[in-house]
Amino acid sequence: MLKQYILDVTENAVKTAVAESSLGQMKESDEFSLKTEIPKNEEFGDIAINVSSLSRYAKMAPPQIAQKLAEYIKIDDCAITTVAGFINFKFGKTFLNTIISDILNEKSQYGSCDYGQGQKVILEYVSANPTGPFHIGHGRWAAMGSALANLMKFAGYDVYQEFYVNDAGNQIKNLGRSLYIRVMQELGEKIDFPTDEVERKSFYPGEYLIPLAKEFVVEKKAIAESLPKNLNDLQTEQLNELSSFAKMKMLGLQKDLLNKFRTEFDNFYFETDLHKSGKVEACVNKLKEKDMLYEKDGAVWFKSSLFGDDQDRVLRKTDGSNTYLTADIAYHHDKIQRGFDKLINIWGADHHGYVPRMKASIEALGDNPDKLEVLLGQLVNIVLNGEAVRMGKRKNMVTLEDLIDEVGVDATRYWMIIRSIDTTLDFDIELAKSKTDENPVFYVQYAHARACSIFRNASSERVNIETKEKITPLFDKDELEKAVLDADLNLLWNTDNEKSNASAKKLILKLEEFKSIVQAGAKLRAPYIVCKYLQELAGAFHQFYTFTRVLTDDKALAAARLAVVKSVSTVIKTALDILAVDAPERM
RNA sequence: GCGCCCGUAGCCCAGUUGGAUAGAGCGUUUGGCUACGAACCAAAAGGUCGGGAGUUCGAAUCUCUCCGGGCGCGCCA
Repeated sequence: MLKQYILDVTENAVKTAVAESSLGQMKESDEFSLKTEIPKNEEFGDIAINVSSLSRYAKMAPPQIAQKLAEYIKIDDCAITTVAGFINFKFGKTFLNTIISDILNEKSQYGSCDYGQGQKVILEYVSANPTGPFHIGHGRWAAMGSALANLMKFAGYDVYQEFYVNDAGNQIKNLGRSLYIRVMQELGEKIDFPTDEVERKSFYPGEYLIPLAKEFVVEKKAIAESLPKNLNDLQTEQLNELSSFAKMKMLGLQKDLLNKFRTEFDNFYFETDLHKSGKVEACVNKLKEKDMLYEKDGAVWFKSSLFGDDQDRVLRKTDGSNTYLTADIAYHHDKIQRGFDKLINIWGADHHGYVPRMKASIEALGDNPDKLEVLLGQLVNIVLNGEAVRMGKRKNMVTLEDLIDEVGVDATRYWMIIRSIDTTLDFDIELAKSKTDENPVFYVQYAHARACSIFRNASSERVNIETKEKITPLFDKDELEKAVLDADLNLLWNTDNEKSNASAKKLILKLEEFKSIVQAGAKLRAPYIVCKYLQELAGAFHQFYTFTRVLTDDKALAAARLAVVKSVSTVIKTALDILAVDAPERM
């Protein structure tokens, strides 16, 4: 990575200068850290380091420090100048050529690194209840989670993706009772959901259960026909049948949709398995042994306030059943037991109050609470015709499937990832659908298609529209790849066209930046950085294209420029793959 | 009331550990296609970084406070 290289060289220069007492009063024990940046003014250079932060140790003015340090820095083919407190580095063609040849050689691996050092990460996201279709918010977690997983894998983490299925508790009973009503309706009974608002809350009156009821009547005919006319007469066994049928069908639908949305989990972890295996009970006992529990008002409480939570939390209710938290504590404990070093969860911001008690449980069980990292995602608003449609109101609820069908998988994924997780996302349906330059996903895909097109044209027959004359292909199909790989990249810089040179240099440095983007994105758990980068890269390429004719009659020169074009399509493809957005060769 | 997130150009947003004159895109105005995709490019205009105070050589960034918006504060899951 160029940035890192420049940093290393400069830091060594500081150490040498200090050892030779050339940096004023700065001592070897003084801890410093430097940072590279891209100069605002291109004339200054390609990369700059601000040394002002050293002035507090050296007791020298920043410009003097920069000048002094510059004397200690020698890099082949790199011009070093100082302006004010900055050391500026300007790369020569050898550096740039190496970037291109690296990309051509490393291909789809270019940009990957060992930053994560194989750290075992379990990334849990979506984890929706199997009681209904996904809403748009789930789409944001699905897109972000899968993109983050891809990104972190690319950066050298060992990522395991898991979906926690909340298939225990009252909600599943409610689901079964709701299916009962739909089944009876299917059988011609005059029965309906309660109209009373409070009673209605313990049902799922959405129409999505109707198709499931139809299936139930066919697949579980005997049971369906044995059902009582009155909900209150429903036997526990019958309810269980209905519940588990609805649950598995819903989960199946959810899995299908995740698949369609290019979100692949390594595992679906069932809450009921946690109970059946005795892990919940074991975990409660463990907390008890550590004296983290007490009884009050007939319930069992966890002393979470000892670890920073606002108050203690109930684990076992007065009716003897466990709270959701109890199972969740056991679940996270189990993640640690399974050997994961890092537990990353993506939760909706509405669950943020839940974080302290979760961390408290990890600490109470004797582990480092920092192993758990919760990414709180702000919610999604749908913007339709310039107006925000409020989520949460059932009537306006748009399902993720509706959105994907309307907008397409590519645009939906891109727009779900494009904003930092900390910002409320306004998802503008019309904008996401538009195939114009207003829509970044098309801007980026277009750049890729354009690069592919140039490459195709290099070895295919075309016809001049004006003269109808055939244009002979520059390269034979079989020689093209080799010609590009063997191209003399020095030819790139033999032109007098300053705009072409400048845009080529900018483009190539942008390609190199991909390495930094992968690291930064993985480190900050922020896939949106990749979107931002892609837009910048696409822009740099469009600019290069405008100023530089790639397919010139000079074959050697064309090969060199094609090498750049190939590098661009390679990096765009890799970055889009991380986002699981398609990189079309034609549009 | 307490907690978390947000407030940056007309609009939507970047701004990585505090550093050069606060940046892209859209929109607006102007200019650019008889060779590779104009679904593109170039240029211009546009800002008290919500207000105020503090820390610092230096603050959009850190601290405090106020204002505005979103979300949460269950023996629900």
